[in-house]
Amino acid sequence: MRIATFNVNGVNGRLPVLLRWLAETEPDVVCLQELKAPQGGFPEAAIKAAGYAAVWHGQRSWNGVAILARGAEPIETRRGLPGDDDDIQSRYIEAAVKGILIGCLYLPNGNPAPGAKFDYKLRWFQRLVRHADALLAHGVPVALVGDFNVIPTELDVYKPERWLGDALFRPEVRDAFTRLVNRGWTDAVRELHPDERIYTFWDYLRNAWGRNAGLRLDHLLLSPKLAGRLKSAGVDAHVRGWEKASDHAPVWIEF
DNA sequence: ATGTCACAGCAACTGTGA
Repeated sequence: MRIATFNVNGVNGRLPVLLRWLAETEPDVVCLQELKAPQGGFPEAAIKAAGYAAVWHGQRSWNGVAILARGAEPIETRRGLPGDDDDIQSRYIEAAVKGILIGCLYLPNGNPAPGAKFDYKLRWFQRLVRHADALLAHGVPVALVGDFNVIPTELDVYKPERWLGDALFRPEVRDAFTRLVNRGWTDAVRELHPDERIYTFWDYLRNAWGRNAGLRLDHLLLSPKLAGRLKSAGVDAHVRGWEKASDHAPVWIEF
């Protein structure tokens, strides 16, 4: 069983990249972020033809999240985080797939910081922590998966000093991530590779991919039951080198 | 600041967010 997450940066603009990667790696469950497509603009037919059923929460221009399952129908359990009825951004969708509850999230970027966008990020994070607590309380196997827009530690960034003031790396955000994980979650990739420099994102600017100037932003957090079944984890970094690539690479775990 | 990408609105290019 393989679960993957991929910030596609435009599900229609990147459709050839997405389909090529799906055919190559055949993950069982896929969480997508940054669809950048309205609800009616999701390429459902092409994804179905690739063997995947999907639930998604679209939004025009920005955001948008989806959960894909190979040979199974994801049963949607929630769209949108609780705690703010005025938040209309499509950043969270949740579904049950093959006995696992999957929360697919796209945490706000938060730049520029400080400012209104950073405040929104911190509020969204607090809502996520509360909801994550509720999920753990159910006692079922849960994975919280997606683009957290958080560089957790200095090991997750090519040049830490350059990112100190950035909304991806500011102390408040790193603390929030650590607090979330410490409530009972396992950062799957870091658990299996405690000392490795691992990146999942390379900026389009300044030849970041060519210089391997990367960040680790995409994470898979596992509830205790699921963490005990973890066998392997990695990043499909080569996908970042393809034509018309997203600025993120897919990240995956295996049970 | 740098300088790359997708998408919206609109029909060439600028604005926005990342």
